[in-house]
Amino acid sequence: MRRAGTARGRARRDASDPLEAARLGRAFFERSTLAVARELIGARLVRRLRGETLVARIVETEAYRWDEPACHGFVNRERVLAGRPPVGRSALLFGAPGIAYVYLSYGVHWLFNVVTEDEGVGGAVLVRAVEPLAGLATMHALRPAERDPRRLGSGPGRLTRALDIGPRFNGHPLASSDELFLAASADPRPPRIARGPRIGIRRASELPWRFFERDHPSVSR
DNA sequence: ACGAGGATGCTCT
DNA sequence: GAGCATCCTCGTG
Repeated sequence: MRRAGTARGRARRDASDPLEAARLGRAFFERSTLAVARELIGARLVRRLRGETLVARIVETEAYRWDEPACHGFVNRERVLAGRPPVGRSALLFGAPGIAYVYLSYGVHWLFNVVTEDEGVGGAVLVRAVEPLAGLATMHALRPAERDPRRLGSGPGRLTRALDIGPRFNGHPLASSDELFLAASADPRPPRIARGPRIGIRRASELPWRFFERDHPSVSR
């Protein structure tokens, strides 16, 4: 079903829209990366695409901070310690919180992160897995090889494909965007959160900076 | 200018 | 469970 363009336009950025009312603003992301990573479990990732609203519940995240070597921002460590501005791809991690950081992994997969911490402090949360809540047919069309709907977003590269999140979202302002933003959970019950070491990294693999919803079928392997 | 090494997923055995 | 696809970033020369 399609709604009239005017009605759709009014619904956007309207406080009566429950997703908009639950939107997470800059203040949410302007905190310690570990707190944001933990509290994003259960939150919703919202993607408005060609008039349709795709919604997915975040069930797995990882924290990355400039002062540990698994973080892309680590390459700027010496510059930042010397009081010089960060450069290159990871400079964005040291910028305003609430900005999307999207980069290509292994030449194939786009990975979606949210920048955290005060400006000048490099940090981001990688969203590793989501459970689809709305728009499943479109997500399936974007990942036609996947048969199990619970696994449409069960990996960092999978969820970006299912939600059509690509390189044009790098630097995107999630606190003010209609196309892509985060919203607080609709479920008042707190999720059962577990934590452990991050996946697929070589350095700093001892840090338990991965958070996930316990026993959830959409968590990555 | 160049090469090594990834915050992975898919397709086979 | 192994191999591959595929390309950007960064460090080195």
